[in-house]
Amino acid sequence: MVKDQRAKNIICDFDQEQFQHDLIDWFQTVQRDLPWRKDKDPYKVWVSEIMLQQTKVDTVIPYFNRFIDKFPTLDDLAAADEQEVLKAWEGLGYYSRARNLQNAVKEVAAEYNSKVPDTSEELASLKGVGPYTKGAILSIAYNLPEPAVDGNVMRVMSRVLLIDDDIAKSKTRRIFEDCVKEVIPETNPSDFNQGLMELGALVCTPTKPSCLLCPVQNHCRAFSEGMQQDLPIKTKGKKQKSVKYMAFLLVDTDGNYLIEQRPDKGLLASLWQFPMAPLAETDEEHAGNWFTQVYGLKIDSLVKVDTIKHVFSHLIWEIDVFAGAIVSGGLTSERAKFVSRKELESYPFPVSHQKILKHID
DNA sequence: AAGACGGGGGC
DNA sequence: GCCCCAGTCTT
Repeated sequence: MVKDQRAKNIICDFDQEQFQHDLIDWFQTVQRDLPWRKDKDPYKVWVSEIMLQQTKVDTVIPYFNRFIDKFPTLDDLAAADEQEVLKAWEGLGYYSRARNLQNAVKEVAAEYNSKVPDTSEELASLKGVGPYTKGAILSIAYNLPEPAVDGNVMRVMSRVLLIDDDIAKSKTRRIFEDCVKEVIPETNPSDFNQGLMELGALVCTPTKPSCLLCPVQNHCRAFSEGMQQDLPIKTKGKKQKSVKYMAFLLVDTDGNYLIEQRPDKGLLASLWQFPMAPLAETDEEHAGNWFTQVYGLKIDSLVKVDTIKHVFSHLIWEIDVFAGAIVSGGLTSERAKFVSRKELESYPFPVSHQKILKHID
């Protein structure tokens, strides 16, 4: 390995112009026909890049199409109701992306005459726009030679240049940005950056990379040394903690269901859910009392209808779902309310509670 | 620098 | 079950 070499020195040995040409030529030939590639509207590029954070292309495509259908322009999104934006994001995860995006879009509408900024400083000041997204917008929408280093780019370049820095470390991204800054061509930074990412997605994959089909195989030090399977270096994360809940699927005498809005900050912020009791606070025996204390309502005939295990990136929910009926009392919780089966459809629910919702029909 | 923040899919 | 994915924000 090249532990003691600086990335910069490695790049000096590297045929940058031929690499650029081979990569761009390949990208222009085989690139996928993706909805956000139909035009270079900076707003659409922006939306796509936010959705694509930590999310696969195949997952994003239907969300992107629906989202642009609903909010065709930056001003449409700026004027939208936040709950409507969250509903459009429902199931995509990392919901702060949606909130930050709309926040930033409002900023652009108000301060930049609804035109997405084309400078590094202005973009970086927007909520939810970090080093990657900033570079992606500048290069893809404005064709400016800025690095856009994501997981794909780190994987590809770690192999091409045999870089063994730990890509799980936050500082490592800068090493790859320095690499890309040196290699990115002034003439076509858009196709170059997209080519790096497309290559990472289609050829230079995490496991079993298709090196025999690779357009830059000739430039790849990992391939020439048979190291492609060992790069990039990435240390492992920690295991998730498990948290147990009881969830309540409750109907009142009018056939309406009790739901509540989650806090405005933290996990699944502002989304809606069926009431849940942490089993750290109560147990199945005392669930009725716990519920009455928190919501001011008495319930009857609780029956366990399901057990749900839902895995997040940093924790696991284990939910025992109980169905029952409200028999008396007045609702005391500010963020809870009763809604009809039909009205339920318009509220954004996390996937874990969409599983609970299935027990209604 | 490390943890919070979703969900789906590959093997 | 573990790993990965077109990352960013907070602490």
